[in-house]
Parts: sequence; structure tokens; C-alpha cells
Amino acid sequence: MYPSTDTPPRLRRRDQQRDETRRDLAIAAFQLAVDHGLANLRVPEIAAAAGVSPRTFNNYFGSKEEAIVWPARQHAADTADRLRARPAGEPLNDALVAAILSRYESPADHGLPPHWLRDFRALLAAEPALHGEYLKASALAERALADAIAERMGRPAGDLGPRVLAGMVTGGERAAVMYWMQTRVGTLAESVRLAVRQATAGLDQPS
Amino acid sequence: MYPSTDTPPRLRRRDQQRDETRRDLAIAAFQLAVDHGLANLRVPEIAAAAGVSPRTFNNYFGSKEEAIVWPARQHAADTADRLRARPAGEPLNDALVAAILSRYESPADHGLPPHWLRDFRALLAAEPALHGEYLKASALAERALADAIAERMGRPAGDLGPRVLAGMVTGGERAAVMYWMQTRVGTLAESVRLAVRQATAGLDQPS
DNA sequence: CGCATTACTTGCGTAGTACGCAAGATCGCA
DNA sequence: TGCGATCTTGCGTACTACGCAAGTAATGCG
Repeated sequence: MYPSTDTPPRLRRRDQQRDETRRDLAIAAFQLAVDHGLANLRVPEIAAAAGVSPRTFNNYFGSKEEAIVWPARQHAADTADRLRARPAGEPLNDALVAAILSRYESPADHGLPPHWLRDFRALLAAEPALHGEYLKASALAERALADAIAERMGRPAGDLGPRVLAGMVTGGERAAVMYWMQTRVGTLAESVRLAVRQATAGLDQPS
Repeated sequence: MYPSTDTPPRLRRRDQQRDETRRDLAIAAFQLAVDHGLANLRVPEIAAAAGVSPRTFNNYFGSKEEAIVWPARQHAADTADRLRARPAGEPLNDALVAAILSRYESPADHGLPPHWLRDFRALLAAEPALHGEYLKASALAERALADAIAERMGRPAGDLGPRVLAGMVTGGERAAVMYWMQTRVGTLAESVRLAVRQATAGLDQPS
């Protein structure tokens, strides 16, 4: 007599719990870092705020920095999916620009607080100690993006061309984000659009 | 009556010592990582091999990974200088390709063992735990490269365009290096040349 | 040349971290 | 309800980063 209405069996209720715990830890770490500063943040403190034991924290993350940056990793990883969602006929450069910009204009909701993305960038600008983890997140997303690009180009996964292009686009985007965080000139989306356009300019003239 | 022959007074003998110690530590860390594996490497071991106290190690480096990657950081930082050394009339894309490739073909001698660059790449491929530090090294060099590009373009330092270009080039190069380390297809220089050409392709048609 | 200054090294102490291990709690499923 | 898989937790340990203060060596100046 279980409610069979939700036909998709929650076989993965466990996985859901897992993701939820991970997200709770990430959010707690982020909020505490914003409030007290990264330097004064302690792992047991994060665990307490998320309602788990300190030991459990390290089952999910290898460091507080990794926890804080986790949602950014998810956010960055969205690029590949959004590229796949672009219409098939669209030129690659336009598809890339659209896919990346859409992440800034309508970020996917991963269960994060309202202005998380904005606040995260503020924290990132204030705490250079996070840059390393941020770079790692970008690099990971870059690999996923390279695969999506390869698909779209009809090239085998892992091919050099797509990987280089993914590196260029990711590198250009990151440079634009860093630039904007430091200067606050114009809007972030403007900087990123310019960067991705520039990074894909070489695709305009097919050989 | 000081020996006035060596006119450049060695006012900086101290700095020299400092650099030498840092290099000794970096080389020791690298060699021990190659021999015993990164996981089995201990900081006191590195210090002993370099002939300093464990405490001194942490005066120079914040972690063993940082020590190992230090020479790579120097190597990457050379790009900006080499770009500045290119003839003034040379188009920017050609200058970038030449500057970067020259680093692979005739790497600057920073007092490192003969085949350090080759061996370092092997270690990097074998130890993913080093990738984070490697990314940091690339990011740092990227900033320096952006400044050099800005100079060459007659733009103010820190301008968006040059920074994005530097990000693209660095990202493309890194993707090519990673690709080659994994596949060993062709030569490294070939992959990098292709990558940098691709990253600068958008510069071919001036507005 | 010798002295005052400055910089580097070192040992010690401490707080913090990452993780292996094994016991116990919990969940998913039949 | 009961079984097996998975997750949580506490404990113990090895290692690390760094502040501090004392000692030592190089430097530059009169």
C-alpha cells in the first residue's frame, strides 16, 4: 500500500541523501567562509553547521576549499550539457557563446541559495586561497566540454582539436571572469561574451 | 681595494644563495617523487636531501607539490620574456607561436638536471595530485603573458582583450600538453604548435 | 676594518588536517 | 521481517603549516 503514484521508483533515495548531504556541507562551508573569512574557518565548524560529524566531512571532501568550490564545479560542468542542447544546425561558435552565456543568465538550480553565484564570485575575489580549487573546477569542466565539442564536430572523443578548443574557450572565459571580478568594468556577461567570441573567432573561416 | 674587475657588485650574493636553496629543494623534491612516488614523499626527507632543516623547507614552499612544480613555474613564466624578445614587426600570432615553441625547443637553463622537462612531464602524467599545482603555475604565467601581449598591442596593462588572448593561448597550450601526455601521438611540439596556431587563428583577420 | 643592521636558519610548540579502520546505525528490497 | 549493502561515526595516527624567538651569517656603512 505504498503510494504508487510516483511511478519512478525512488531506488536512489540513498543517492539523493548523499547529494543532499554534500550540498549541505558545501553551502555551510560557503556561508561560514563568507561570514568569518576562509582563514578562520574550521572543518569541525562546517560539519556542525551541516549536522554531521567532522569525520563525515572528510568522506565527502578533501579540504574546506574543495567543499566551498563544489557548487561552482557543478555550475561549470553545466556548459557541456547546454552545448548539447543547442540546435543541431547552429554553427559551433554561436552554439558555444549561447551555451556559456546561458549559464550566467539563467543558472541551473542545484538547490543553492538565491544569489549564490554572485556571492560566490565575491568570495572568490576576496579569497585568493580559493583560486587553486577554482582552477581545478574549470579544468574538470573543460574535459567534459571537450567531449561535447567533439560530438558536435563529429570527431572521436579525446581528439586534439576539440580539446584545444575547449581549453581556449575555458581559458578565455576564466580570464574574462577574473578581469571582471577585479575591475568591475561593464557587466560580467559582457566580458564573457566578448571572451567567448574572441576564443571562437578562428572558427569563422572553415578551412 | 676590492676586486673591481667584476664591476657588477655581488650585492646580491644573498639573493643568489636564496635562489640556490630554493632550487636545491625543488630538485630534491622532484627527484624523490620520481624515485619513491609522491605519496611516499615526506617533507623532512626533502629537507634532508637538500641539506637544510625541515622548518626551512616551509620557509620556501607551502607544500611538497609546490616545490616539485616550482621549476615548471619558472619555465612557464619564460613565455612572456620570449614574446618580448620577438622582433617588433612580427605579427602577434606568429610571435606567440615562436615564443611558446622556443620554450620547448630550447628551454632556458635554470640550473636544472639535463632532461628535467621531459622527466617532469612524465611525473606529471603519473601523479594527478600534481595537476592542481600545475594549473596554478600556468595561471600565474598567464598573467605575465597577458602583460607582455598588452605591451605588444599597445594596450594598457590589465586590459580585457590581452588577458583573454593570454587565457586562450595558455588554455590551448595546456590542453595540447595534457593530450600529448596521455596519447603520445606525434611529438609534443607538434601538438603545441597546432594548439597555439588554433588559439591565434582569430588574429589573422584584423578588424 | 669593525660594528650595527638586516636577513636567513633553525628548533620548538601548537593547531589543524587527512585518512585507515572497525563498530554501529540505517536503508533498500524481497 | 530479515538480510545485505551502504553510510556515519569515533578513535587513533601520521603529517603538515606556521608563529615565535634565539642564534648565526652576510651586508653595508662609517
